[in-house]
Amino acid sequence: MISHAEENYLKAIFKISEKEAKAASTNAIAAELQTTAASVTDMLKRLAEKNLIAYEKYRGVELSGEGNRLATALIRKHRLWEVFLVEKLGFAWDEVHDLAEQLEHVQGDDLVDRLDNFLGHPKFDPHGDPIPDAQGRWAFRPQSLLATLKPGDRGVVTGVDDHSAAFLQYLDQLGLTLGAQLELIERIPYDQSLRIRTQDGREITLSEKVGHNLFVKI
Amino acid sequence: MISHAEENYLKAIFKISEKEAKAASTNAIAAELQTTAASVTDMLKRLAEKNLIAYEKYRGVELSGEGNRLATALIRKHRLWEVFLVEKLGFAWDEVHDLAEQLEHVQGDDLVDRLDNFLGHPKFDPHGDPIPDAQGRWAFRPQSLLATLKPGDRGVVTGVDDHSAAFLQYLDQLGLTLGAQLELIERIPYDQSLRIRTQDGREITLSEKVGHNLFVKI
DNA sequence: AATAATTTTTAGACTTGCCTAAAAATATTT
DNA sequence: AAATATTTTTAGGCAAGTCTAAAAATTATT
Ligand SMILES: [Mn+2]
Ligand SMILES: [Mn+2]
Ligand SMILES: [Mn+2]
Ligand SMILES: [Mn+2]
Repeated sequence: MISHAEENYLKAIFKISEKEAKAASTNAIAAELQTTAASVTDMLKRLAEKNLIAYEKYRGVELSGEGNRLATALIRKHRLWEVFLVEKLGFAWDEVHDLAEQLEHVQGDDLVDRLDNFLGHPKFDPHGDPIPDAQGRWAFRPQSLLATLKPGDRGVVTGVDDHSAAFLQYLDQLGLTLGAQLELIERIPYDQSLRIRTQDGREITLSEKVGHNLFVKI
Repeated sequence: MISHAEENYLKAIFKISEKEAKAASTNAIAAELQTTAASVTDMLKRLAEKNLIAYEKYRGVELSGEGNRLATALIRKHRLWEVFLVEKLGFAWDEVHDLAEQLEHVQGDDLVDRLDNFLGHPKFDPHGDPIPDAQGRWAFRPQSLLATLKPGDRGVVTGVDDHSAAFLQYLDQLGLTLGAQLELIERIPYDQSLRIRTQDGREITLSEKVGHNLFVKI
């Protein structure tokens, strides 16, 4: 059996490895889980003992095959519950993460697969993140950071890199939710601000920071 | 804050008090939660400290106002999730209890009320048990144990007292699910067995035990 | 290469929740 | 009322998971 805490560590290691493409460090894991390096070391020993990670002292960790399988299943559950909360219960996309963080730990034979079926096998969650299927396969969808567009390029909002409520609410306010169309008018040389035109013809200026946290499909 | 374990104790005390109408004993709580009397005593001290129960050594416990409120909210969550699992995900009524046992602990502002709304404000769960509303008010529906009917009485199945999978599956097999109509033909004097006629004209003999675990509305 | 800075691990302690065995209190029987 | 049986509490201990402070290892700088 695997505890909630262990599951959370596996997911954290998965996410770090996804970005960094090298062994996850103790400090990175501590930051991701908002805990201390000492607690992380304790847990890494336990996870290594269970063969869920490959752990070398001072060298960071990588998930084992089984660890990877478990982390993927957890992410699948998390994202499916987020879809449920938004599509069926009417929550906003900035309200669902903490609830999904709890729901992902519910254990049950075909609960996830039945949920998946009920939701119509969604491929992406409310933040545009891909949902692995029952076999752990990931959907792929080409997308670029808004910051990489060139003036004149048109795109559709497909996801976010920053998942904070503050950012998501700001996007709501701007009308830049998933599926929103936009066109890059120009990039201001002084501070890399981005002037864009929205579907309904409004012109908006976005900071460089926004440009680096918003994904669009060209 | 209140832990999962504490919530489970409050619910257990509520259920015992509901049946017995007097202070719940340490042993009764231990039996309900399948734990030891010593563990129960430990927890009762903690709950008393938090003013969730009135606890007198050797005299059993009763829920405080706040304890009652929390236990009611927990039962509401448990039963609403059971409705979701059966109505929306297509689980059988004998498969949902353990899942609801986990889902009831998910904490979130209006999660329960949104779920309630999504489900259309059901008043009873898949086992016929009443679901308290957001204010903690219980629906009442008059019903009698099948064993109390007299020959010639007709009734509709409205609930079960025994919630075990074995009993629920047996009822499925007999076609005696919620809403099924039946008529008591006779009670066998020798062993109090009950001969009944179902909607579709079948004659079935049920043990005294079944008669004491099946609720019907006359 | 030596020193300084940073990262990681160890040591020791705390909380929650559980357990078994023994002692104390209460209830039942004789 | 005394003896016996049952229930409940206490005592002591264990595992998971967390923390702070200190030690050890690694990395960066001079
Ligand atoms: Mn999330
Ligand atoms: Mn998400
Ligand atoms: Mn149940
Ligand atoms: Mn139920």
